[in-house]
Amino acid sequence: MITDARVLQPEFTPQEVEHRNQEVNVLSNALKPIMNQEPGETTLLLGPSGAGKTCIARFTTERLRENVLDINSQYINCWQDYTRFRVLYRILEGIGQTVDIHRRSTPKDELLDRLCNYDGPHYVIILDEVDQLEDKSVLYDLYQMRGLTAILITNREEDLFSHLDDRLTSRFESSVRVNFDKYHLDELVSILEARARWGLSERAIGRQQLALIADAAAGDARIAIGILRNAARQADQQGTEMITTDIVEGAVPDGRAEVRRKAAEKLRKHQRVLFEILTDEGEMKPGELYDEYCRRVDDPKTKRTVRNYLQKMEHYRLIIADGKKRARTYRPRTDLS
DNA sequence: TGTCCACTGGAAATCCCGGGAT
DNA sequence: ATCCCGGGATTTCCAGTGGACA
Repeated sequence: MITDARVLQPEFTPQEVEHRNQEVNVLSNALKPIMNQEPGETTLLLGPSGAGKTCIARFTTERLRENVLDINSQYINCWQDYTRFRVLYRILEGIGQTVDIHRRSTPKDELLDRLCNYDGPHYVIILDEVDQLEDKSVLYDLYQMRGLTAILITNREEDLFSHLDDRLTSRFESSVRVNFDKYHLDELVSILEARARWGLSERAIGRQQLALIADAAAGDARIAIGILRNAARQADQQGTEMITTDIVEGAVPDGRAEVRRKAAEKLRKHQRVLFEILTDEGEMKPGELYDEYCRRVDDPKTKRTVRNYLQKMEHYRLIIADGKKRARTYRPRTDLS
């Protein structure tokens, strides 16, 4: 059934992309100066999750590499590397300069010094989920580095700019923007078709079943591919050669639950307790939530810390915060699209 | 309309931990 | 073994805000 599991993985970057020619062209043009040894333009990729932003950033960078003899590139997900230190570290890692870095011997400004003195081949970095950075000052650092072009990815422009100071905001105002929309149903179907062709045995799944997956994914390619992956896995386990409608229907909730489970796995004990309370109780006011939290753990954190946790969980799309100030309530997220 | 105050979120202080230095 | 340092996590402090209610 599954002939090549890689193409069903979320991080797989295909050789050809579909339905995103316009976006690829804009990004390619922004990077074009690199072909003449000049810095490319800073680019912002905006749009909902699963719209192909990460994929197109990687694809275009890869294509640039094929056209330019010598270029370095690095992909950094700010969800995982959310501090200034870690981002700088990753950037150095991309040019193999981290061997002798230790906290004691190399204060973080030395990381920056080293990057500023970098004079190797042109360097393209992709900062994914850049709104998740806790210390946005690293973006300012990027501007001080020569021979470096940044591609920034975020869901909504406001998420990024609301926490930037004026100095940074004005720098970004001139950057190139590329807006991504959700995929249409037929676009998703053809994306799935391609993945099925590359990764599954022939006639493993019919067009009708692919359409069913595309419909359930509601424009999100990541979810669509996740459902396909789950369906193929289940068919494998059952020993059948065809992914039937029944199997797809069984795989839909799993495909969605997987996204949620992955996020929930990242939660630590106290955050998990908060999440469980909201799952048990439904919508709650902040005060009630905190009281219940104190009852369930023996070493409660302060209210302020709990607010930070809740904020983070909202970013993870695990919970929803409604209302402002006094009228705020928290509830678990159930739709997950 | 005005006052009250539960709540938010920024900033700064402080705690805590790991790892090099002595 | 102990000290010291930097960085992340947490706490402390507090100004600001907008519903609730008279």
